[in-house]
Amino acid sequence: MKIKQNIKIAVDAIVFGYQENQLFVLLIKQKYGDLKNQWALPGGFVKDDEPLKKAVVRELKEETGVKVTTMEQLYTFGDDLKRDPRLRVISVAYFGTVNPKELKLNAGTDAEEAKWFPLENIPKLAFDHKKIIQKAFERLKAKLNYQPIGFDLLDSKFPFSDLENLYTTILQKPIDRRNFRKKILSFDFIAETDEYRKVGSGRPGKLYVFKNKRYNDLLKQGISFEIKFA
Amino acid sequence: MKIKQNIKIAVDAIVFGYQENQLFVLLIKQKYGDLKNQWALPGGFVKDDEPLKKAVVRELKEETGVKVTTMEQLYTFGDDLKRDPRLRVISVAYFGTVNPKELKLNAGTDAEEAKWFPLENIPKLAFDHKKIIQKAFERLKAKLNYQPIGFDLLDSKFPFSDLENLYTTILQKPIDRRNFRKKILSFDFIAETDEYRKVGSGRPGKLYVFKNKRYNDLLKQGISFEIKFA
DNA sequence: ATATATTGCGTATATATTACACAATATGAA
DNA sequence: TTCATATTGTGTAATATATACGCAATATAT
Repeated sequence: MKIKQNIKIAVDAIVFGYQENQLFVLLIKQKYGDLKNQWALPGGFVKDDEPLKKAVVRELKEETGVKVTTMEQLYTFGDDLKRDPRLRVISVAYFGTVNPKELKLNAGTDAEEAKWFPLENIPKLAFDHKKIIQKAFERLKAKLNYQPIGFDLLDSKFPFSDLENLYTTILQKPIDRRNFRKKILSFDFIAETDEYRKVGSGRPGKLYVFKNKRYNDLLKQGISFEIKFA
Repeated sequence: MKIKQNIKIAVDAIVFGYQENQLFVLLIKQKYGDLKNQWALPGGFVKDDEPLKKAVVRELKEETGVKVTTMEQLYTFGDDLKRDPRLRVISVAYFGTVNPKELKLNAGTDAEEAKWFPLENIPKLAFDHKKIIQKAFERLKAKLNYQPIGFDLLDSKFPFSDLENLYTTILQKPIDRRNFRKKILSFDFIAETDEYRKVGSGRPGKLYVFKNKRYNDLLKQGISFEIKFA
């Protein structure tokens, strides 16, 4: 069976990190080709005998040194025929979240450099990658309404305010602290420890941990967050 | 720039129809090749100079005679290397909804036959198409929670019970009629007419129409349906 | 006329959301 | 050491939303 078709298929990875009240995106600087030295999302062509999911995990590892296995399919970009000016490429984008503290970047042999960029300050990117990041962020934001978040992004022990700041950062609006706390605690996916963390001045905050099982159950079954109290 | 990659890319269409308290899926019987006479989703290979969205619209037209332009990207199936036993094919699935009453099917030259099948009674399908339909139905179900539905599925004038039955059919559980009505009317996306429809016995129902602008606004901005009252 | 099917409709109760402010505990500077 | 400043921790009342629930009205079929 012969099909005449000259389209290539690639995967791209949007990895969000969170640190000090800011969201970051992992980017690489291209090493070869026409686009040398341009910043872009990690990604590359899919191998003939490789599932899409594995392709994106592999590319991430090769180009950034980051090992993330839980990547969610975001969208397939294939309407703009010239999104890659060199040839027709359809890209399946995946996104995921990590705690940058727990990783060290390593551009390896495939990229010139791998670096975290604040979402608010993304450089000029190759292809339609800016649009892809935009879409990924919208999805992340939408997910707050129906899934718990934080496990992959925060330290394993964290003050309550970290979780609160994560939400306000992503939602880009303030939240009533008392109502937020009440709501989160009612979901029962985090638990107090008896440790405290002091950060600069101010009363030290009690540290919390994620309740693993409950958190994962809620990921699957979904929650209804509905934060209107801005 | 030469990339060695031998993967083909296809699109598949899941079109849902609704009639008499049943959801239907549009299928075609293959005309050529190894899979001749097997039922499958409408779809086919993407042309080199064709956006994905156009490819799925074209294939639908060619294989079923149905002209649907609002197709939403569902998911890209590319993890199972042998989903097409003949060669590596990655399929981008799109789904949409139509009112079967307003269409006549026409298999054209590309398919042997095009036919509506009740979702509850899908025949053996080629490839992983059963899985794809399953995923599309889950998405449709999920969408009830955050978008209005019915405009594409129901007659332009419809009794309230049609909308109610559409919801119960998709959600596969009963709904309290009074609370449902209250909720729907509060969204303000349908309006009364002064016409009535009598169907067999029983009191005739007042006919409603969709408020176009409001409906579309709600599609974009989203609603919160949250039907717990089963 | 009577049985049967379907539509149309309101209220009381429970639950969830929202608005809102002050005391407790730490650090840093005078 | 005291005072200013920063941050955490907490409860209640008002309002809005969700839920449970049953009967009369209007048609057809016999």
